[in-house]
Amino acid sequence: MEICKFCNKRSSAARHLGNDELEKLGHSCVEVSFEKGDIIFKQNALSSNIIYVREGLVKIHMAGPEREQILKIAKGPTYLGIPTTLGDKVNNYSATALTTTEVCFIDIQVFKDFIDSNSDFAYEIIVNLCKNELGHFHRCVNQLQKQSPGRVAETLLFFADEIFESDIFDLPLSRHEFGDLTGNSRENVSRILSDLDKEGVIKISGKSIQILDKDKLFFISKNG
Amino acid sequence: MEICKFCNKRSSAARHLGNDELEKLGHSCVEVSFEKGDIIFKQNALSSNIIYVREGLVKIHMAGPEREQILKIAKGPTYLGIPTTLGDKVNNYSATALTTTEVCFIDIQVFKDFIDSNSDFAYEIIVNLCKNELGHFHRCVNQLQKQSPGRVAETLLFFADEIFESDIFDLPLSRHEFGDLTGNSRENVSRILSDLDKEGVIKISGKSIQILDKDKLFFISKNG
DNA sequence: ACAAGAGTGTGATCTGTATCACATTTTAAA
DNA sequence: TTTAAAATGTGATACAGATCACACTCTTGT
Repeated sequence: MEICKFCNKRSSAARHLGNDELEKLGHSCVEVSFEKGDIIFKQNALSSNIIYVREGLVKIHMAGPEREQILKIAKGPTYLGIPTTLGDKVNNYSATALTTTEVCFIDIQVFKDFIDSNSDFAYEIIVNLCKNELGHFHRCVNQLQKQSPGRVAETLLFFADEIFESDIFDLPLSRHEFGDLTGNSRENVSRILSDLDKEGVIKISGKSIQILDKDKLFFISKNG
Repeated sequence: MEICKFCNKRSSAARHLGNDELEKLGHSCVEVSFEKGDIIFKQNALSSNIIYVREGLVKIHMAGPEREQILKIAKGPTYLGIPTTLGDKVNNYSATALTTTEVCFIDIQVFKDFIDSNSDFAYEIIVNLCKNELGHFHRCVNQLQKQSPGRVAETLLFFADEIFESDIFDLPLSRHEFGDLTGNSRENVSRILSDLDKEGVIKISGKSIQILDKDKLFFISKNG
């Protein structure tokens, strides 16, 4: 089992692992492929593995008091659900594939052993957790304070800049999911998107989106 | 310098430190007292220390796009701002004392050294970060989806159960701050609190609050 | 190729909450 | 104590966004 040793998508933490450790990781690591819509792990199920997304797009979501809430969109390569695996016995949220996704299931004990024996690995995980939390704080405050068009604009910029690195892309979410991510009703998402289209800020046709006036979109994202 | 060696409020992580390490911690650790309203650290300032709150109540807050947002209320003993210190060069949020607060400033390099040399300490920090993040997810979703009375009720229960462990307490926040915490306008906080008073769920007089009907308050917290 | 179901666009209403306006109370300072 | 300043309560109004209603358009399977 040398899959991890020669893996070209190792995490920044795993780059600190030695050959022996990578071999050990390879032995306890299972690679699985998920299709769009497949659930990778489910809220309230026992959390028994650390998930590493080698490739693909995943939504992290949890059942809120009123409706489903998408907490974030994660893009491989990235760890998924370290907090929910190390912080509780049971998953506090679900992860669902938005595209075809390559995932490694890492045995939690092996992961703990690395933290124990390799302090560079541990430190990298800590920094990772910290950065995630900061990102989440910012996202949360934006969600809470901006109004709908601002949240939609911000999310479009997020997809363009962080996920697809292009101003033309296919939205990997339904209007309903886009609402769950931005805290809007399905109808309101439609309305805001077609308003943006009418104003010439973006061009939409179904799920395909093209950003025409990025400055204006950025302005809307900031101011309302 | 043996203040840490004989400290009776050590963190769960620091309990894994040996005598040598505690002595080293004592040498690099500065104890400071803050009064109500004092800023412990400030958003956008250089983050150079890990903060450990030995005793007291602190608000964590950041400037949002529209107004100030209180992210959480922290009660000593607890670490503060590990994410903002290890995750970025600059503080992503501020911390302000709500009561008289005893704080230890821990040199970041010493903290890193402990992560490096003591894997139990590191693991404890990791679990801590994970649990914090889970708590924050839940808080965020509740804030986003519940409507105003539900958020106010939830926050009152939080103060009663988590902070004061009593159904009679003095609110350590102004109505304005309570709004910044629950995402309401100052006026709306007043209205909701006096409604709850009129319905006999709580009894208010200024900042002092008594919960009279906890079941009903819980119901309101859950259902709107 | 077709039907059935899911997903989407858009107008008309309804409602929670912000905002404005002002009276009143509390706190802090002189 | 007096006075200014800050914090609070409460009604009236305005508006963003949810909800309802329905037509339309894609999927998906048979």
